[in-house]
Amino acid sequence: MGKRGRKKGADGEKRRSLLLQVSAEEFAKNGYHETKISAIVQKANVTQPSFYLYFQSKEAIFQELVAIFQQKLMTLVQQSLLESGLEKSTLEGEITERITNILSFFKEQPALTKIGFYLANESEEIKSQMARQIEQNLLIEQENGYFRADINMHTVAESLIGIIERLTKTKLLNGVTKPEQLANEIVRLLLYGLKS
Amino acid sequence: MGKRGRKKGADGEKRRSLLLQVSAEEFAKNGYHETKISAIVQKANVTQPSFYLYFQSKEAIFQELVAIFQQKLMTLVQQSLLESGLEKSTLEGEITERITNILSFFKEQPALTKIGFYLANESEEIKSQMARQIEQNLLIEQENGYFRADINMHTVAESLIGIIERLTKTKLLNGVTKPEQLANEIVRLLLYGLKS
Amino acid sequence: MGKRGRKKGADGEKRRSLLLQVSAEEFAKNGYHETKISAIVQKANVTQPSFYLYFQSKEAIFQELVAIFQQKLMTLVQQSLLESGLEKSTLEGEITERITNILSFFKEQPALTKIGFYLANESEEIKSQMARQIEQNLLIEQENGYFRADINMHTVAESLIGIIERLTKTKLLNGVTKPEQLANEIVRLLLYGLKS
Amino acid sequence: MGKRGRKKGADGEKRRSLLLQVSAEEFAKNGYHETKISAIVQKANVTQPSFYLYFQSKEAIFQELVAIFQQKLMTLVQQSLLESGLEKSTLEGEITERITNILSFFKEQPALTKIGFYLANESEEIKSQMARQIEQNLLIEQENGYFRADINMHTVAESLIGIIERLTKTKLLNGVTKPEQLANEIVRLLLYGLKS
DNA sequence: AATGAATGAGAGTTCATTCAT
DNA sequence: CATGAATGAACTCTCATTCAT
Repeated sequence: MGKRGRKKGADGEKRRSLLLQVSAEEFAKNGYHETKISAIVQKANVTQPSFYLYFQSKEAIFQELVAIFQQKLMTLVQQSLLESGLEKSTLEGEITERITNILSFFKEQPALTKIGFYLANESEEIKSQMARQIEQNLLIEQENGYFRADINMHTVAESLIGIIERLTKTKLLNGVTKPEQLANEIVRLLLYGLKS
Repeated sequence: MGKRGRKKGADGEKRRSLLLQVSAEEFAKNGYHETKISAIVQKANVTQPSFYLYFQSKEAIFQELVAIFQQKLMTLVQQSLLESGLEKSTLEGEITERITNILSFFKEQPALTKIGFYLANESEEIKSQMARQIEQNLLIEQENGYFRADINMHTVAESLIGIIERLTKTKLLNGVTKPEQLANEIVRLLLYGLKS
Repeated sequence: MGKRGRKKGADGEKRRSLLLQVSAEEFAKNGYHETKISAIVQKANVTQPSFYLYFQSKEAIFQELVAIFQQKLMTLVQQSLLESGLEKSTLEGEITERITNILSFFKEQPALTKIGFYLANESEEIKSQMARQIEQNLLIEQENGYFRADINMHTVAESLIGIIERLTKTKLLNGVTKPEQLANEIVRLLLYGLKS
Repeated sequence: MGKRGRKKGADGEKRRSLLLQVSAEEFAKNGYHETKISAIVQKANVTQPSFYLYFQSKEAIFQELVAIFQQKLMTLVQQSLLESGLEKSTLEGEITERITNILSFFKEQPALTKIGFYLANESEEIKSQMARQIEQNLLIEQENGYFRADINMHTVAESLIGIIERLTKTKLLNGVTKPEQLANEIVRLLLYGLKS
């Protein structure tokens, strides 16, 4: 096989993931419609027909990115929640740690996060799914008496998502605040409230 | 004058606002790019060149909708915040009322809200602006001793926006919860926290 | 007849000629296609349907302007040429005067000139017509022995048109040179040539 | 490879230059605004998007044609003028030759000439540029005593352009007169004048 | 496998011209 | 007669996608 020959597996995979990465960045920066296939392939140094060798369509590659995000996020959330020992005397610390995990993931994957959490049509569903899982956990701990009984845990879960959503955009992704610090602030606010 | 007769002067204004309304709905439903002028004019029973009689471009009508939302929202927020007498013993009641106002506005203007709060590029700026105003008020009440001193009011303001943003989508606009009820839940959570 | 009534003849004529004037300026400044009816009526403070009361179409008003120019120019040229006494000992002076007349007309009617001499499809025909007339006169004077016999008078006539055409644009209409002065230079060049 | 087969690399260039040529003809025949992209591509047997593969816009291809004309003309004029030895006893012959060159170029490139010399907004600038160069040369020869001292060379240069401009349209491009013959007439007229 | 080149399908926009009042 | 409002008919341009080699 001469120099010009391309090995199938290796090179193909490399190209594929390069395209995924580049397109993630472009979608994150410009949104779905404002991102042109021509721009993606140019940045990836690939021809346009090559793109279609790896992905069926623009829609398809976008969906794949969304799926990757969703997958990783769900795994993370589930792990985070399921390992819940509840043993620790410091409930606050535990919760903070879990949120830190999630925020850290967002910070490490800013492009994917923008796509899956903000841009995609499925973002709503993803957040709802996440909210549901959080709600489950909150309910358990509510039953255990850790939380007030007169409070709607669905609202709390959705509120937490809202807070995370907003602070991720305004304080995390732009580097203003670190995951831990942010998690801390969130948890303290939600646990103890504002009232002096 | 039969059905087909057209009244004179006011007709233009009527059509203009009809187009505004229809396009608000379409943009809200499908987003900017997926909304075609052809669809708007069809729904409004108007020919395509007529559209350009009233608006310079697709971008222009969208921006006008954003501006209307921003305008109304800011007016509402400012009124709501500036009238702050703080006299009432029931701080909680006051805050709840203000948030109710905002949520009611969202509920009455679901299309505008989707556009200005979620779809527009300026949404971020609009929310930031709103957050800044809320922060101002929170700081005053913090100085007055109503709120804990060890809490970052910028984070609180942004969190409140996040909560509103999320619950508006998941509970308000789809009619699941009423403004007052929602405001109540939000305020109670933020004031007293989860901790039992 | 109340204040709002419009007398037919007087006002109508005024409007018509206002439209002619304004459109002449616009056509001269921007060319045919870049001139919009909407711009003309705006400048003339007239509504668009009113325009069509006085002129059948955009093409029609343009043609009318061309016709006016052609008419005036032809009259001028004919007068100029026909009165030719040839008596005067100063042939040069005579010719200079005639050309001055034409250039003066151009200078007084810059907009019409641009339209009829440069912009219109008929410009070619107009110039040819003018050239033909000039040629006639040149031939007579050639026969009379005033001009060299070995020269093609058709070429001379067209050359004169070319010179006038160009110098009108580059020196006359922008005010760089006065009609008389320009006519002088032209005549001296054409009569005596460059050769020292 | 049958008739329908497409060769590889060079094909693009071929199409590009075909489009250039066809559009030159169309622009020359109908002017800028009356020339539709749809007509160009039809004549070139190409789809409309293909056009945009090679040119950014209608304006762009037109400008490219203008630039080509300007480029070629300037090269020609400069070469023509710079080689000026002035040695030849026959100044007349030299000048005639130069003008013949230019007219020959016009005759060989009638479409480009119409575009660059008559249609483009830049035509004025192109002619002025050409006039300036001619003026330079005339001035030198005037200083050398070949030409009368009491004559404004700027006017002469512009007049020459005017003559060329006009005779090119009326005698050259329509095949009535050959470049050499025309140059001859022009030079004789300009050198020796009409006066018998 | 890879690519230069091509295109179907459609979008937004413009403007001369004309109703309907 | 005047006018606010409307529109038919085009036109330029874009882009995801796919041939043909």
